[in-house]
Order: sequence, then structure tokens, then C-alpha cells
Amino acid sequence: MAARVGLTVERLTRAAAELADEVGFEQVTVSALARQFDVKVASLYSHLKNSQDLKTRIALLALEELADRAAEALAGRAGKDALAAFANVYRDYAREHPGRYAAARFRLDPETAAASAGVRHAQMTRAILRGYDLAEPDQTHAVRLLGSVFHGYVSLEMGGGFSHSAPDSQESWSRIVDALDALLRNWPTP
Amino acid sequence: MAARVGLTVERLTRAAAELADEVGFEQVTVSALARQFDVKVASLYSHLKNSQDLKTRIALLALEELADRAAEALAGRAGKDALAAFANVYRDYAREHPGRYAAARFRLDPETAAASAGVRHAQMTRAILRGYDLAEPDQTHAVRLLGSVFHGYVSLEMGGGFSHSAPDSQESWSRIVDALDALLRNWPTP
DNA sequence: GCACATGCCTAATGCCTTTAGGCAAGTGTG
DNA sequence: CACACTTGCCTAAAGGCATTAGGCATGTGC
Repeated sequence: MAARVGLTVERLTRAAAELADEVGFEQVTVSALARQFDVKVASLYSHLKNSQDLKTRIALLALEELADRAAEALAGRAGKDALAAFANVYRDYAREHPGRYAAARFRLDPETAAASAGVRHAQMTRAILRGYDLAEPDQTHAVRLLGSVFHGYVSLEMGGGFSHSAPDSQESWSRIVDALDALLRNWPTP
Repeated sequence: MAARVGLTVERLTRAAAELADEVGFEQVTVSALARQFDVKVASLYSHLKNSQDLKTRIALLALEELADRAAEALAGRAGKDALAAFANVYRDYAREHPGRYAAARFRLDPETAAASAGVRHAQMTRAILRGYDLAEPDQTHAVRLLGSVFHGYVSLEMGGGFSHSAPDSQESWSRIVDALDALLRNWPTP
């Protein structure tokens, strides 16, 4: 049927990421991917271990892209400027690439996670906090708070949580970033 | 085979919720549910429209339970006390019932969502904010922030994000609630 | 030009979803 | 009490995805 189409893990992963953005990460399936290449399903199994492997690869790709964008946004910025830039990278990426973003939340096994771009994310979050005056363990608490807010907000927004109500989501997002900046400048110490 | 087992939508939903807590919400399947009742799969289709219907029912159950717990926790409390109690209800519920919690995040279609206990959650969040001095639209921004933090934190924690690192998650959680309280008492107005 | 490796294919199994149609256990009526 | 009727679970069947085993042909290296 389709002789020598030239499948590679990289091409498959990229196509799967695009597919995820189009139909949703959950809907990404080895069968659907085979269809994209006009190839029989079994043919993919010499490139991919299984379905989970495919999803893991999309996740790693997304984490990588997200980290690259964040790194670029952070370059030359500090303090609130850096905070806002970082926050916007997350939200914008999720809006542009919902499937990839969902993939980035795919649960990886510990070793894979440790070798992923996920660690760069943590490092960058800590880098932002250098602009504020937080010693350990408060810095870690703050890292976790920022991660929670960004992920939580984006996730609720994607789920349509803030859609049909005033004020619009962009407004809330800006004010929340303002609030986080104020909080970090004034972190409570009981 | 199994004559008159006495299936009802309610029994099915409850069993499905328990199944979700045991094997994960994603793993809840009409087939697995039929197995629990020692009944053929097709038999469930006179009680359930389809798989999505089943998941929606679990979600509604979870939202209901969560709202009930929150309402009870909130009774007689105000200010930071109320904030902490509310926050803990979410986290504790997610830890006790991971499958149900995941179900509560299942995307509902707008009408279903509007008729769900989800609206009580929003109302309660606003009730908490009565203990702080926030006028609109800041109150809405704050509602969204709280929702994001709670959901985001719990979700990252369940994903194992904070597992093998110091300080432990409980500590961060407490300090984050402290921080949110401080922030709400001192909401920035630019 | 030959031998080999590689890449995609066919075939088959198992599990899940969903619909159609059947049979028998309870229910209500004369 | 017997009748018809409804209801609840069943069998059967079709279609989809995941995964494995084994085959054939197309390119590569000698």
C-alpha cells in the first residue's frame, strides 16, 4: 500500500502533537496517527513502544517547547516583569496549543520526569523569585504557589470556567499577576 | 444469568464512584461497572445513556459531595478560619477520593454545569470573601484566584509533583493558605 | 547482482462501546 | 385466577482501538 513513507519517531511525535491540538490530547490514538500518514496501524509499532510511549513523547515535546519559550521570555527581565512574562508564556501556550498543553500535564514516571524539561521549569520559577526577597523554605512554598496558580488558572480557563461571565478572563489574569507580585514582595512570616 | 439484580441509576453511579477511587476516573468503564454487578454490559444501557452519561453522573455526585462538605466546614466560620477550612475540604476530599475528585473536573456541558452543585461552590467562595474587604470586580478576580490555587495545588500534588522533596506538602499548603489570607487582606489596587 | 536489513503489511486476539431484538419475571386487570 | 403488559437482563452483532507475530518487498552495502 504505502511503501517507504519515511516514518520516524520525530515525525510521528510532531504529527501527534498537532493532532492533539486539533482533536484534544485524550483523543490522540495510535490509530488516528496511522491514518494521518495513510499507513496501517501496526506499522507504527516499530517506531513506538505503545500508546503510552506516544503520549509520553508528546508530553516531552510540549515541556521542551514551553521551557524554550519561557527561557526566551525571561531573558533580560526581572521582578514583576519576569513574573508577568513567565505567566503569559504559560497561558498563551495553552491557548495556542491546548492539546500540547494538556500533554505537558500527562503524568510521567519519575525517571522520565527527572530527565525532562520539567526541571528547567522549576529552575526558571526559582530564577524569577530571585527578584523577590524569599529565603528557604518560603521560596519553595512560593514556587509551589506559582505553579498551582498558573496551572490552575489555565486549566480552569480552558475548561470554560471563566467564559461567559464578566469581567473577562484577560482582566482577571492581569490582576492576579499583580496580586501575586504584591504577595511575593510582601510574603507573610508568622 | 442474573435475574433481577435491581440495578438503578443511583446504585450504578455510587458503584462507579467507588470504582473511580479504586482504579482512577479514566479507568471507569461501562464494562468494568457491569463486572462489579456480575451482569452483562448491555444491561447497563437501559439505565445509562452511554459512557459519557456515566462519567457525568459521577462528576455530579462528586460536586454534590464536595459542596456538602464545604458547606458544613464553612458553617460558623469567617475570615481566615473559613478560608482554611474551605481549602482543606478540597484537599482532603481529593486525597480521600482521588477518582471522584478527578470526576469533579470532568468537563460538563454548560446546561448540566449550570444545574450542578458547581454553582454552590462559586457561591461559597464568594461567601468566604465577605470576610475580606473586596468590591467588584476585585472580588471576582479573587474568586478565580482561589479556585485556581486550590485546584492547581491539589492537581499538582495528586500528580506527584511535590512528593519527594522538602519541605513536605502539608507545610507548603499551610503557608500558602496563610499567604492567600494575607493577600486578600491586602489586595493591591493600582 | 546478491544478501541482508529495514519498513510497512496482513492476520489475529482481546477489550471496550453501542444498538437491536428476545425471553422471562413481576404487575395490574377483569 | 389467568390474561396481557411492562420491565429488566440477556444474546448477538458490528465497529473501534491496542498490541503481537510473522511475511514480503524495497533499498543498501559488498
